[in-house]
Amino acid sequence: MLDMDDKIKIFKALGNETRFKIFKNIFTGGYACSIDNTQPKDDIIAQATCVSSIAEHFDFALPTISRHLKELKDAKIITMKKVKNKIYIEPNIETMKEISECFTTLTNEFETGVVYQYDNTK
Amino acid sequence: MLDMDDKIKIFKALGNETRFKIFKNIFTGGYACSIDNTQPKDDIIAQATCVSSIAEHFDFALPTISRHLKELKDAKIITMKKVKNKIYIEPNIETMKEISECFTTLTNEFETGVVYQYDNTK
DNA sequence: CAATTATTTAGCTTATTAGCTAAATAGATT
DNA sequence: AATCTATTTAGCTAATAAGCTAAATAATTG
Repeated sequence: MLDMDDKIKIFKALGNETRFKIFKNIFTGGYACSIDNTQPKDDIIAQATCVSSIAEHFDFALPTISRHLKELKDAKIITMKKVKNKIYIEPNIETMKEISECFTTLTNEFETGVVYQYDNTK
Repeated sequence: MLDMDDKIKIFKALGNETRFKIFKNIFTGGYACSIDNTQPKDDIIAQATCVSSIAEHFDFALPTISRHLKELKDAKIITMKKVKNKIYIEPNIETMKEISECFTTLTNEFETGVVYQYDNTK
């Protein structure tokens, strides 16, 4: 279960353009983008499973991308698994499910009137 | 429709403890917290419809809270409506619905195998 | 075991963010 | 019109984040 600090960390991680693009492409395969259909789909390819492959798609130095990936890992958005001397990056679908559920609950409670509704007139 | 920059702005806004607490309490009424059930519910009360009322619940100066609220407004997370000389703050449920949908799509596509699945073995 | 490949760590600089106080603005009340 | 209430803007400082290069680490290959 994600606590408040976990959630803040997740949002902080996704609130940066470079990390958001990495996240988006890792999760959607870089082809069909469910997160943002208005943006180009080719920022990063789906098969970019290692740090250097991802870095190729950016104009930033490798250590910079490495740091961004660490932040995504620390936020439990991705997982990193060392196989031989390469690191394989995978989406952490469990975290996304939990975040997804938070937003669903939040909006559903609103729809069903569970939550206090504001009265702007006073 | 939210584009990539909109989404990054939303995550940036929620990736800060103070703004997250304000968001959480404005959306959930501060009573039943769907965003984080493990945290105390009384950071801010639901009826905190104006800037100064929200500020009372923090140890920060009023202009600091005002700036945080502006950021939440700019990210379309809340709306602010001036009535007489007070500003009434409301949750922007439409934005949350859209974000909710993004995450739902993201996780559903994974579940249903629409997205390329990584092969860690190579 | 030297060289190569993949990645991280360290240490630095610059940009951004978050806080503050003081002053300005906007509207309501006396 | 003066005062009070609510909020924002301006301008400052300190902390954090994001970038860089160089060096370190880890595993593989020749």
